[in-house]
Amino acid sequence: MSAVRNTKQKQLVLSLLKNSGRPMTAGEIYRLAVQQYPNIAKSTVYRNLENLVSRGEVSQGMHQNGESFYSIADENRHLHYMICKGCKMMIDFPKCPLSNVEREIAKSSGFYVTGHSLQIYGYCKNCRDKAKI
Amino acid sequence: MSAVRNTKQKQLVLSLLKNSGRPMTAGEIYRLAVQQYPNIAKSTVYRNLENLVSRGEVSQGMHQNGESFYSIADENRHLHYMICKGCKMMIDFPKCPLSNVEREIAKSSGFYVTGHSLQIYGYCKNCRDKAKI
DNA sequence: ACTGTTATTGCAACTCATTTTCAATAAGCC
DNA sequence: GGCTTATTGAAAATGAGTTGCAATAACAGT
Ligand SMILES: [Mn+2]
Ligand SMILES: [Mn+2]
Ligand SMILES: [Zn+2]
Ligand SMILES: [Zn+2]
Repeated sequence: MSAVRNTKQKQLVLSLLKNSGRPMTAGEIYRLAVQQYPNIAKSTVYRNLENLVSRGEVSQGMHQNGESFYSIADENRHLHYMICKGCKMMIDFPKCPLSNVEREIAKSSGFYVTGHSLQIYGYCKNCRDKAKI
Repeated sequence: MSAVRNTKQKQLVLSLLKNSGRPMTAGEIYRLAVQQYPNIAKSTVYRNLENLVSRGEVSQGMHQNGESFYSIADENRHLHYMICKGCKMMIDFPKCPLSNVEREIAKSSGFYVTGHSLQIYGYCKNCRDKAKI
């Protein structure tokens, strides 16, 4: 029962994500991966990301256009992002304002909460200065 | 300058959304629309939804798979949903816990907040009973 | 009601992220 | 090294959403 194999491709995907200090889409990861491992297939990148997400090593979010983004999961704090509509920069928003809220909901509605998705949109300081927003 | 025309198709999309007490995807709306107006085009549904969203009559959210859902906008309160992973039911979550949070962020980071996206996932009471979750 | 302008439509083709299929490959246990 | 099979590469398929364009119909002006 040799369940999981530690392939070059899996290591690469994980290391790209570790070295990039920011969340990346599967497409971005693939483009970087090809530079170091020219025959890697797009599907391989997707499969490994899916895998890493399901075992909790990587966390997944979604852009407004439906495209997923991925980042290394931090065990002892889950993050959300503020996303600038100008430059697309994603700024960590480390304190989750929903921990208590979830508990209240569970209590009052009988709904069993497993997780949530939250992102905040707007314009970063930089873009506001440039575009006078 | 006869900017906007009030077409049958637009009325239909809007009325389907009004009569359904729940958010629907473009696909669901299209399938219902065809029953009453057999030649309506999928693109027409999409175009009208886009239009209604941009003028604030309809609000738009996104499922975990990237598919958009739409519902009639309520002017004086914006809603979020708790979404059951079992039966896909979407339960209104009327009080937004982020109004204050947004202000704090703006103040502390210089980020100009234009909006946010929030949904809570889990299992409704019904599904918990059935599946013993 | 008739006419002309043009916003909107229907349809088909397209885009693009993601998934699937399947034969070929390579991890990792012996 | 040899065997088993998880994983891969390549290509095709999927599916939501978009786009180009000629035909249509809303509606303002008459
Ligand atoms: Mn959170
Ligand atoms: Mn809110
Ligand atoms: Zn910015
Ligand atoms: Zn349910």
